[in-house]
Amino acid sequence: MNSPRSRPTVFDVARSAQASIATVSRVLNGRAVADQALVDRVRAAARELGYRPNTVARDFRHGVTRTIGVVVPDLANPFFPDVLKGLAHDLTASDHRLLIADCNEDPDEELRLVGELSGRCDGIVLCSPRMSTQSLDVVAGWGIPLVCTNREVEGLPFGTVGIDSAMGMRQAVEHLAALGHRDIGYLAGPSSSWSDRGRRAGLEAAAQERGVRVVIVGAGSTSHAGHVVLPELLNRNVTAVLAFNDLVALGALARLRELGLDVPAAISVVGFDDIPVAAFLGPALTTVTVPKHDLGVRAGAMLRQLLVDRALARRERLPSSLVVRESTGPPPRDIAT
Amino acid sequence: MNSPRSRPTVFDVARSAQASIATVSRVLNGRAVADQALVDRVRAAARELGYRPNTVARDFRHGVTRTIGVVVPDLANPFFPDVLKGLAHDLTASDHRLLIADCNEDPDEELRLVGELSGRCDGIVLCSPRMSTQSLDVVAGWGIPLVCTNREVEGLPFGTVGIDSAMGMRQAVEHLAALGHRDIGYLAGPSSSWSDRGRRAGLEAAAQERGVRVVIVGAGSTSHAGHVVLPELLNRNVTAVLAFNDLVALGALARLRELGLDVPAAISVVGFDDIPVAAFLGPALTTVTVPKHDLGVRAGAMLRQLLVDRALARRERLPSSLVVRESTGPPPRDIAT
DNA sequence: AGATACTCAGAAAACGTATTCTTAGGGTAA
DNA sequence: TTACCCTAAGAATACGTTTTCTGAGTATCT
Repeated sequence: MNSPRSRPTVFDVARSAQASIATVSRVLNGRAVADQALVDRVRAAARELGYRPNTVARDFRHGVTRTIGVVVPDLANPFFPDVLKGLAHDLTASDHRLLIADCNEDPDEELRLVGELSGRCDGIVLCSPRMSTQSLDVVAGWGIPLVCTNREVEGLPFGTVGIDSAMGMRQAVEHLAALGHRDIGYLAGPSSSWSDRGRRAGLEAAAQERGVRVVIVGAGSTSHAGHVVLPELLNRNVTAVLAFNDLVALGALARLRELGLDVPAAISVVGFDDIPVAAFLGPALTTVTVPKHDLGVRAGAMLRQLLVDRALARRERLPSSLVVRESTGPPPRDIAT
Repeated sequence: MNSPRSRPTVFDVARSAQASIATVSRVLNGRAVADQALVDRVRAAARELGYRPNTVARDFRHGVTRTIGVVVPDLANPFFPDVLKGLAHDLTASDHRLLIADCNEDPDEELRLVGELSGRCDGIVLCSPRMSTQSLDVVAGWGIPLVCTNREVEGLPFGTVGIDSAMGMRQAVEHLAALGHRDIGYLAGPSSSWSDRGRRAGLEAAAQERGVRVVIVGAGSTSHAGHVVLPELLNRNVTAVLAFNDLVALGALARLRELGLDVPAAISVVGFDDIPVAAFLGPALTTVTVPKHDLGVRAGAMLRQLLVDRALARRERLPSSLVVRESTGPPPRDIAT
């Protein structure tokens, strides 16, 4: 009755159980308390009052939240949920909670979110960070344990776990070249995306090796972008299209269908990421698959290491590989033939 | 040097600026401080030391976190990111942070997550909760402001914002009936889903009205489920398939393609939710569209009301409507004709 | 000119918890 | 039997912040 509406505290429980707050705390946290009757009294009082420990006060006292924050550029991209599930798998197993935030592909918002999360979390996972190198420097100054996925940073005490996208790109190019393609278009991702630079470099290296021409046009990371930009590529006489990711490929496929161009008879399409829907499309999408779940698991494991010793930051790289489905085939026979 | 590695506190700033901690706090929070030189000293000291206020301590002191937690059954379902973006839109505008958690369609995990979030947040949004009514009672006992989407609860002080799915279902049935369909199959969602019951009821009511037969088989909420279960429906002589959601429809479409059945010539397919990929499929999916973004915005607005007065809990319902694309058409002419 | 009101910044308290410190009591050993 | 040690639980403290309280100095009004 003393405090009409506010939550009961250890003090209330102590008073009700005729014990000290220290005893209440000890009982409720499983510390050794000798007198069984006392233990029972405290337990009963806590249950009676519906006592729930104040999480914020507890975290404050401990100086630790057992919570990990993760920032993704766009939750609507089906790539990330798989990574998140991997992360959750690893982190909840070690009694950590997972807090997810979406920055909408906005580098400033991303920095802001990291700032806020860093105050409430013990560590942070940055998925495919879009922010500038300067911003990453700022974040490093905050000294919070952090691991980046899909981006390697130089000279910063961050763990990184990335994808060897050149590997998959090489396989894609070789697959297309073997089918007879000599002119490949690339629908590039957001300029702020580190992944895009890696994929593009891998593509160009493999293309040069196999003597195939590559035409690059800027698209983005969404189906809409792929849908809008695809025609630019058609004007450049390519017989196959590689997309920055599956979403972009999906948009390209839709546009090709509207244009009456059959895939793969008239033109081949290759995606990247192997998002869950890719296999269900018609035609099923040939794409580069990456170990998304593992990516999350590895990021979680690395972050846990960083939690015990900040100096353990390492860089890791996971493989990628082409999975051939129905959206690729030989180029159409030249009309002049 | 006193504290070698730990973060600087107001105390450090005060000492460095030769001011009191009260003054430091006032300056840093924009409270009135008269002496400009003092203000400058404090600001300079804070910048110099790289002082960042301890968020947990601040939240503890305030008893408020300005943070909203949201639990979704499955982030991999493209329905939810749209809702989340609506929520974020509303909530960040009112200076609230958004914390997202994924319970993997597990009702127990869902309850657990709500318990954890409730300790760190001022309010919670439960998206399409899968937990039992008893569990909801437990949550109600915790007394945290909460709003449910896609589920209406009786006698609990929760706000709810749902979808009038009967509306869309009626339109879907009428559309199919007008095309000549008399036998419709329904790929039902998870049994724990309140939405499924609503959609099923709407479907059955509309079907009875229009004199069409409806066959129900249990599927789930994933493409995989739709892919696996679809054949069961084919044995029951239906000419059109309604799916619990677009993901299930996607799986059904893939299975039909494998079976060599043309959509919509041989069979029609209708989804639910209108997830972003639906429009990009081949054939583009006829589906029931729901105002996902609005759903999030309304949930956010309602929760903000609850934050100021717990008694303001209201129930709201948003419309749904059919969007006709390419996956529906007249039933095939009877072979016997 | 004197007293009162007001302003400004420092001192101190409070939030709820976990834990260290303290004290009282009992048991054991010399 | 006394002294010492150990145990068990209560008292007190600290975590970092915000805010109320307080006291001193200045200005204003009569």
